[in-house]
Amino acid sequence: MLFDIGSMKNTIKIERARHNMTQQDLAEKVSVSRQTINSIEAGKYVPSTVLSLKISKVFGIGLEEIFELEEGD
Amino acid sequence: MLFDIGSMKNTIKIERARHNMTQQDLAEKVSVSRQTINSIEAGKYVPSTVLSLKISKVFGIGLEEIFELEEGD
DNA sequence: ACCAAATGTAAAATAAACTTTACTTAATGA
DNA sequence: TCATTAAGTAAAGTTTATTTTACATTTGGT
Repeated sequence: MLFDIGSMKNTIKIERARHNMTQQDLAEKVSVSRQTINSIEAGKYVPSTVLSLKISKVFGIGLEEIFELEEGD
Repeated sequence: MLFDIGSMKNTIKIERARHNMTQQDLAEKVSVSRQTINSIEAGKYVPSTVLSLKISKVFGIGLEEIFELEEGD
């Protein structure tokens, strides 16, 4: 079942748009690779809590405004 | 450098006390092993965002009230 | 002191996050 | 149309999270 971990969704792409930020930009600010950001946006895997905290810090909003559990869990 | 990831701290132990909940109890509610809870409390590793979200849901408070980045990041 | 429950810890195994390299496709502007 | 930048994707490799089993230590009650 490649490409559907389910269990969580996020609005990183939207926040990037809102902040006019490229995947690369964000990746650099939180010290991960661009592919890591891409894969998280694509829902390929769940980021660590540290990474999520860093990302929401960059966007200046609460973590739960970006990352949300999906129904079921 | 076993046993110091730095980068994040949490107050799970305190919240458990507040809710009169054992590591086992919490583990069951979020569907992980007791050792996973123990290790996270001990700062041995960083939980996934899904797990952190589940834990804060159990305690009924915001994720950032439990998990906090440490200085440096 | 004894018993039971809760916690701490540790090693080995597995799964999942994350990196690196690299190639492709889409979008934009000169 | 050409060049550039951003985005999508994928495979292989490394690191870190999580499980399982198992045992030691602490704590609380009787």
